[in-house]
Amino acid sequence: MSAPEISRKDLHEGRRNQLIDAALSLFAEKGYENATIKDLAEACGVAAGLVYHYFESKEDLLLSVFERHGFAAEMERVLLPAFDRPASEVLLEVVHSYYDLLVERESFMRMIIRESMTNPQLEERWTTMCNTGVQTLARYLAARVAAGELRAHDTEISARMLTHPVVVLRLTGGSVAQLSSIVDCLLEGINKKSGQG
Amino acid sequence: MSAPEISRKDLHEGRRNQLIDAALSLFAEKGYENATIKDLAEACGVAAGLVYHYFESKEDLLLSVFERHGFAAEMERVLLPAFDRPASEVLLEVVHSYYDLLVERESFMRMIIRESMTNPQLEERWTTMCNTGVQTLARYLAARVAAGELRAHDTEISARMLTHPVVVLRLTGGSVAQLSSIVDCLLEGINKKSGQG
Amino acid sequence: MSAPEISRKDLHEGRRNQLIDAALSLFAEKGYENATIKDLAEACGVAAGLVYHYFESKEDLLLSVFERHGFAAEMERVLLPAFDRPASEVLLEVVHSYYDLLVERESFMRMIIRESMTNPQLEERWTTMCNTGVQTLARYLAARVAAGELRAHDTEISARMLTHPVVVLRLTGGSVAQLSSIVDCLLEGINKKSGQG
Amino acid sequence: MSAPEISRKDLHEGRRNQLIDAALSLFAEKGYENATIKDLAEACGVAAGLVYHYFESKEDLLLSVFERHGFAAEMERVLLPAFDRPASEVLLEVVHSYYDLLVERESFMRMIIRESMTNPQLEERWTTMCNTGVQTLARYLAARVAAGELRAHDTEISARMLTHPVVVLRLTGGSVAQLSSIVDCLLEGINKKSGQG
DNA sequence: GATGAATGAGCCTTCATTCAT
DNA sequence: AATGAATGAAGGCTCATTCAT
Repeated sequence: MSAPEISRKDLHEGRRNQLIDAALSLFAEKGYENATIKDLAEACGVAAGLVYHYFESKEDLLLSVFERHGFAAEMERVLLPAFDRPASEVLLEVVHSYYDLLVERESFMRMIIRESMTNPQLEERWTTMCNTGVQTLARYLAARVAAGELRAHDTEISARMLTHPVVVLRLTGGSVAQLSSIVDCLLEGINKKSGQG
Repeated sequence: MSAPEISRKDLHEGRRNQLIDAALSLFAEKGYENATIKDLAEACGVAAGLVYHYFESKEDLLLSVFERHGFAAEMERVLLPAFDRPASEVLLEVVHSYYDLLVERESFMRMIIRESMTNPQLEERWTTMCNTGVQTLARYLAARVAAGELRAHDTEISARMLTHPVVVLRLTGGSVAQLSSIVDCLLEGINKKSGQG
Repeated sequence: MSAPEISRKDLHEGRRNQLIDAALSLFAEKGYENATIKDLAEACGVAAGLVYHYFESKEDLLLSVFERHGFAAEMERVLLPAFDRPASEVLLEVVHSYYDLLVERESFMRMIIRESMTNPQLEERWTTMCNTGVQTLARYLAARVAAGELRAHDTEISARMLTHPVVVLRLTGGSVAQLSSIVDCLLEGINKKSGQG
Repeated sequence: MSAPEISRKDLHEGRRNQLIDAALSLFAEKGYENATIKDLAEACGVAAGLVYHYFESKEDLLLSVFERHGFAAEMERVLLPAFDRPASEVLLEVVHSYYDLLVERESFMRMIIRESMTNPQLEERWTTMCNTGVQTLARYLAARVAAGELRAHDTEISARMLTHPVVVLRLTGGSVAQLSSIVDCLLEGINKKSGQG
């Protein structure tokens, strides 16, 4: 019985990922500029110089964090329900899943928001990610309009009204309990004449 | 008749404000850590040492920027219409004014968002500012519920659904044209059965 | 009686020159790459950071050394005697003055030779300096040919034969006593038939 | 008949020499301090660590370059013609061969000149090499004096006047065409009265 | 008030060298 | 022999901050 084979490449990837993950934590917590390479090395129990075997520069490390922790795909998955399921049933699920995703990816969220304020490349990345999410959900809503469930309207906007409050809620410490009200407001509106309960 | 008197104190205030305003620009553009005191001094055409005649430290300068450029008051003004005016008439105005305010205060917005990701004190400030705004608008909406115009609902959430998409729209390059759809969606909802002519 | 006035600009220049001079010493002794900014600062009794108030970078410092210690002008002065003085009388003086100049500027010589092996810009500078010197002396020799003192010949080459051995003599530890033989050989040649005792 | 045997020792020598030759190139081009072991390894297509199987340290590598590429012997061969051949016939050959040798060994020349400015041991090596060359040629010239071809004079100096301008010519981009003038000047002198038809 | 020289801590990065595999 | 991960000591450079003038 031989020991489980771990290839050199795997070891390399392993350490590299360890560094990236630790970098994400540090960058989110202290900010990119305030997190030092020494911090990172210590967090990983290695010498500072080693970081430069894996990344060309601190900025390259930052980009690698984005490469590894970007979650555009997960976001699209979460925001695109089956077209034949009714919105009344599905939207609450979507909003909750979205919220949970943001909780899970909080470090990344905080990091990208911070850096996108300053770095035009990252700003575009973040904008694209947001807009892609919005348009994904809008596509589903449009399908529900076509299916005759929802009235004709600007579905991109309704997608924004579902997703953006969730993001800000997360960042400004609002409670999860409010998520269902969001869906309700959006579906039913707040005008009395259109009311039903 | 003597020349208009400019007191020593006014001169002091003038220069101080000049420094603060330049600091806001720099902090918003490059980020607090990447903006140097020398940058600031150059932007104002003075020597670096002079900054320390007006502020105890760079951090003190940052706080002074918040002191001078915080716009909680303007936000409350914008988000609190007269209770007796109908939402159907007022909300579009509110959303537009809010959007315009964000445009006018863009530098400050970007700065506080960035710094609040990292600095707990500023995070609380930013959270409070957001929540105060939300609650101000919620108070108006509650008044309209009481007035019988709107149906009973969680007005804090509807306030979020009006304001948060506006913020994110601003930051991710959405167009102003979409503002009216926001109000419409919120008032009428998107359900077909709740009909809207 | 007031104290002697020393302007701020003079103080600046003074310190700047002190740094440049110390840098020349260090660069000549240890080589540019082996001389550290800390070395330099210590040699001048200041903090390392101060160097960067006077020079943008270590390379800028190197260039400043060249600016200040280049001696093309002195070299031309030394190598250009009055056209009407006979070579037989003047060349030994020239060679000695040239040798003395090289002794006085030894640090600079060693530095530029070393750096020109590696840095194309400096190589050109050094080449130009050499060639200018050669051509200056060649011009004088040509005047002596025209004056009928010397035979018609390639005066650039004879200028090289006077100056280059002096340089190498300096660098490889030859003795000053040999300088007069150089002049003699050049004037008289070494062929017996042209000999004169 | 077995295939040609290549001993382990030969393989070792082969790789060692490959490393040394690549090191010479790098040291000449970028300078010892600016050439990294990694540069060297890459140039040879091996891992950085391997260099230390062949050399104890970077300095040992430098010394090995001198061991392998020193050309004192070639220089002596080039600078020592048969004593019975007349200088008038031989010197131009010598100067050309010497020039060609310097062209062939340019990398080494540039390297040793550079390093000798800084490293006393190498300086001595370089000085010795120069002086040995000078004395070798001087010995031949002395033989020609004894043979009655040349007048009695300081032959070390005339050897310098033949060799040093050639070196500097090489380094400062002079043309080969000037070599014959050197010999002519030295043989005949430049004084008109010593006439030469 | 205003200047700018001076400090000193600390950061990113490089690199010769070692060593387990 | 060969690899490349890992180390650790510097080195160049930046910058908030102080202080004499």
